[in-house]
Amino acid sequence: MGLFSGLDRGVTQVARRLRSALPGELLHQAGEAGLAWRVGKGVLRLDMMADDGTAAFASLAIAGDILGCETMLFGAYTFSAVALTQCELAPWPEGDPDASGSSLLESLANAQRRAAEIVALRGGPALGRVTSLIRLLADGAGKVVLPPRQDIAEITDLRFETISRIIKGLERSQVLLPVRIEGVHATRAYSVASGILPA
Amino acid sequence: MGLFSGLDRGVTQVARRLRSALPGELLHQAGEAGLAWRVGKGVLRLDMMADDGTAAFASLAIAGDILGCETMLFGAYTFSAVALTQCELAPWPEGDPDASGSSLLESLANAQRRAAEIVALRGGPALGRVTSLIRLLADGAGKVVLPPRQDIAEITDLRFETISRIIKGLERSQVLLPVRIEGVHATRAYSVASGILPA
DNA sequence: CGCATTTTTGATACACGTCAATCTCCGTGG
DNA sequence: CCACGGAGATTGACGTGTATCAAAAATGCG
Repeated sequence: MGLFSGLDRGVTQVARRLRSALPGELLHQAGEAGLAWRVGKGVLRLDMMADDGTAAFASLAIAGDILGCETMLFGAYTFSAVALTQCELAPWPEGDPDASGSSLLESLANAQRRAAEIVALRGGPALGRVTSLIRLLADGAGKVVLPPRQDIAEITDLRFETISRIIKGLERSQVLLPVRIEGVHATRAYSVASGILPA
Repeated sequence: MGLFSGLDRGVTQVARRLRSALPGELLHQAGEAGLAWRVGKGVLRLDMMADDGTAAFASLAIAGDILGCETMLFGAYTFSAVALTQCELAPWPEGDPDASGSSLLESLANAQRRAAEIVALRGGPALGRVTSLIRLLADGAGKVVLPPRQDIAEITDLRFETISRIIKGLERSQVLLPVRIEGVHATRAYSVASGILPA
């Protein structure tokens, strides 16, 4: 039970400490103090300061990933985190800290595989990079709410004009079907043809 | 002491279990069984099977990184590992497993930062990608033994002809000075001008 | 409705890819 | 010691995918 042994651990408290974030929402900035989280749902974009002082895309965090674990070592976030889709986060470590050993090992193995996926998003022809990213962002039902073209561009190391042309092309070839969702920009919500969905 | 409690843990045994690898040497292949290691010195290239069955560059492992920790979960390596520079590896986890909790947390934070570095190697202009990689590969004294052009190409998502042109250009602009090292291909060993070395 | 933001589209430029011909290095065997 | 051969590196000519620049069109908001 760690630091909180003996304190009220009722369901309501645990539920209260969950955090959810809307697309575009800034979770935290590099250098700030804060907690570590486990991503329960959604996709986050992580940015790091480059040598020239500008924030550059560094990584994605996806369901299951640990966010900001370095705060437990240095007391500050290394990356800025912005929600790309709607996200749900839970404080980490959760539950019994004695079990966190194997959970940590699993998280490390996951982080290494996740890194490989993101590397793949930045190589090869532009079309493939964008469809791979869409696959990552799509929910199980074949719906996606895409981030702004500019974000997709920075993640894939392309330009937003290129992203626009590619997505329009996917629309025209019926791979993406525009869908209207209240409160979501009309150019962001799509239904995805099963052809490019994860096996 | 974990599994080996009470067994001979003398210095000679620990030394015997270290592993070193020469540039180009295959450490292990994806799917094989084996141990987890900590990289003590050198740089490894990790490859993953792509959808089409070919091995694709996935990540780099650098001094301090944990290699193959997933074998402790699944019993098999996820990535193939090839030494790019001369490497020294030590079995992991080392020493007292009770201390591995904080060590694991540190490894996780490291892995996430490492991933960001590798993402940066695959974005922006070709020249910058190559010099960043050279910076990663260089030793403290400003010497590098580069891997074959083809490896550099796959890591940076460029073509080997492009790499050749860039490295020749760095030679001509005196950023790289060819150095002769016995047993090393003449086009691989360089002295690096301080201009592009890590601050 | 007017305005800021984002997206789309077009025309053009260029960095890098592609293809193909050497060239260099280095191990091997005569 | 030198001829040979293979692997990797270099170089040139040319093609093309994406970047760049610029303008217009959507979209959402007060």
